[in-house]
Amino acid sequence: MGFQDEEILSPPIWKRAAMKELARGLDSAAKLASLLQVGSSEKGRQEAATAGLLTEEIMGRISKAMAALESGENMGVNLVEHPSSCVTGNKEGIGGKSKMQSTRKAGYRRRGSPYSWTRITSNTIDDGRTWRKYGQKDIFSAKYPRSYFRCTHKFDQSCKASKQVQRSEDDPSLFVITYFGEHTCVDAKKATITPSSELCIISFESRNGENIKQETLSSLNQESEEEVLSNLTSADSASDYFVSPKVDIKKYVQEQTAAEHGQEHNGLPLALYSSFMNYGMEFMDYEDFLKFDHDLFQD
DNA sequence: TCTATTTGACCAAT
DNA sequence: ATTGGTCAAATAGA
Repeated sequence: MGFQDEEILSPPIWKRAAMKELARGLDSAAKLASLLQVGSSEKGRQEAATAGLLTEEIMGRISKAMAALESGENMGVNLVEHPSSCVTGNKEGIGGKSKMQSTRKAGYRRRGSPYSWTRITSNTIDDGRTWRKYGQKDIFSAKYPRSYFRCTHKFDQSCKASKQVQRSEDDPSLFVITYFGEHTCVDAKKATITPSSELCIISFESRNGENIKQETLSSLNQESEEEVLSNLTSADSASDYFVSPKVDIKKYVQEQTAAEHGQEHNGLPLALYSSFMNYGMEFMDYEDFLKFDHDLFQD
C-alpha cells in the first residue's frame, strides 16, 4: 500500500479541488441510487429502472473523469487506440494464415482497468446493452469461472465498455457483474430498458477491491440466501450465465446495512459508502481521504 | 453464408 | 512460474 510517489501524496491544489467536486458528484449519485431502491412501488418502477441506468451512467462518467484526472490523460476523445481496436471489421491477413505472430504485440491491455463498478444481481440477462462474450477463465481459488464480455460495438463504434460476470461462491444463484468503462455507443436495442429491479448493489472499486466486494457479498448472503433460493425456480447450469429468476433482494441489503451500520449515513447504503471510501483510496492516501471524507459528509 | 460462442494459446503483470 | 485478461481458430447456431 505504501505509496512512494510524492505526487500522489500531495497532488496539485486544483486537482484536489476537482477531485473533491467529482467526489461530491459521486456521493450524490450514490445517494440517488439508494433513494431509487427505497420507493419502488408498482407504478414508478419503470421510471426507477430508467433512473437506475442514469445513475449508473453518471457514476461511470464521474469515475472516468477521476481516472482521467489522475492519469493526466485527456478524456479519451482522441486517445490512441490499441492496434486491436483499430481493426474495423476486417480480420487481418486473408492470405496469410500467420498464426498470430507479429500481429499481436501491444494488443493486450494492462491488467484491470483502474475504475470499475460492481453490481450483484440474480439476473444477468439484458441490462439494456448488447454484449459479446470473448472469453472465460477459471480463476484461481474461485469456484466458478469468470466470463468476459465486451460491448458489441467495440469495433464499429469503438465503444470501450466491458464487463465480467462471475457466479457468487456463497450463493450460486447470484452473479457478480463488474463493469469497466462506459458505453460510448448508440445501441439500437437500448430502447427496451428492462433493467434492475434486481439491482441491489452498485459499488465502485479499484484495483484491489476484493475486500469490499466480499463484504457486500457475504452480508448480503447471510440474510437473503434462504429467501432467494426458495424463490428460485431453478438455477439451470447449462446456459451458465443466463439464469433469470426475478428476485427482489434490495430490501435485504437495506435491512442489513441499516442493522450493521446504524444510522450513520442514513440513506447511503453501506456498500456504496464503503466502496466510495475504497474508491477514494485509489488516488489519495488514507489520511487524506479521511479528512476529505469528513469534510464531505459534514454538511 | 454470416454471426456468436467456445476454448486453448498468447501475453502482461505479479 | 503463476495468474488473469485477451485474442483468434474452431465450432455452433441461425
